Amino acid sequence: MAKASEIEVSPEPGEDEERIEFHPENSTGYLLRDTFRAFSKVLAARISAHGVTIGQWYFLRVLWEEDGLTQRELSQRVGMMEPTTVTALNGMEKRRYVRRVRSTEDRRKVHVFLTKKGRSLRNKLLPYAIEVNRFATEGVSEDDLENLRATLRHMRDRLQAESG
Amino acid sequence: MAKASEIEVSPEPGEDEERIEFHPENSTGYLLRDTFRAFSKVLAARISAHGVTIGQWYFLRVLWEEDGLTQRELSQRVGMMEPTTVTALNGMEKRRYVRRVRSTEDRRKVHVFLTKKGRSLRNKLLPYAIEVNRFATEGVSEDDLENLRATLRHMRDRLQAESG
DNA sequence: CACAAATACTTGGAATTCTAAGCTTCCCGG
DNA sequence: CCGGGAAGCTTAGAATTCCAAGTATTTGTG
Repeated sequence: MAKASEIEVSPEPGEDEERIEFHPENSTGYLLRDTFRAFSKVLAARISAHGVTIGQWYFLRVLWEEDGLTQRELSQRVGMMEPTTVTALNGMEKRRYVRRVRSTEDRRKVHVFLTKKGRSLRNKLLPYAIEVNRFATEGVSEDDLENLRATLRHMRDRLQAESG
Repeated sequence: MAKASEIEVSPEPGEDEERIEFHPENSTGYLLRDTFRAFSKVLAARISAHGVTIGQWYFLRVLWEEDGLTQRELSQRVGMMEPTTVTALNGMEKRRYVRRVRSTEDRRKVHVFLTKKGRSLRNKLLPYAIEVNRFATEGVSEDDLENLRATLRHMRDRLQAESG
């Protein structure tokens, strides 16, 4: 490693090179990242007390509404790639939240069913999500909140279309 | 694995047990997640063409504004834990975007300096971030956008205070 | 019907991030 | 000035996620 004294000072950009400005505090992308990370951390802390990881949470949320999906369908609903679903289901199967059942009609397919244990988590855990949402948005007017959601949906749809 | 026909059907919840409703499309947390993920994916695709990963991006963004920070300071600015910074810097050092320089005043500290190469990435890459932000928010009024940012800052601050 | 292509899942390997624990180096109280 | 604790970085190991490639099964075409 070089010594501090040997390091040259950053030169000022040449006069012909304009310095672009773009501050994180005004970047929607940065605000999105930081807010999502903070949100995720708080929710993860709440549900981990019940033995559910944040990775499993997303899959449970889908299965609570639509039990018995195939792994591919589940992946699409959750918005993750299939290997991610395999990993998550391995953990959830080990903890006995779900069971995998090979389809008798098409033996390539595997249906994912909640166990009684997995199903019973719904009314325990969903209130945490509601609570964290409510906590985060406390002090925000209903109008501003509806505006936030509508704008996020708009951005999400544009970006998802862009990336395929 | 059990056969499909052996699986019991999910029982309806007992009459005393209310079914809580909370739909992802109306959950601020879910919208945040999906929008962030879509955003991140589009930006990552843009900058990867220049050999920069999304993990390195966050560190570069800070260093472009404040060169020579110690690793701890850098971690705090970026909002990541120190081992994450170590991993990111290992990659960035290998690609010669940064140099680590042990402090001569306090030999525990390591200052991180951009190389010429790392510095030159700024004006190449920052436009992508601006472009993706602009693309994502196209069709959103300036008022709505300012409202979005203000609400995100509010949520972020509340959530960060909650999780410590 | 044979077999190539498509479909569905799994495995292997990498990137990003974290917590816990380890190693140096520095500072402070006696 | 010495010894314990604090400060700063690194290593180890785990969780989440991805892409690429592999295996098993089904479908469709000649």
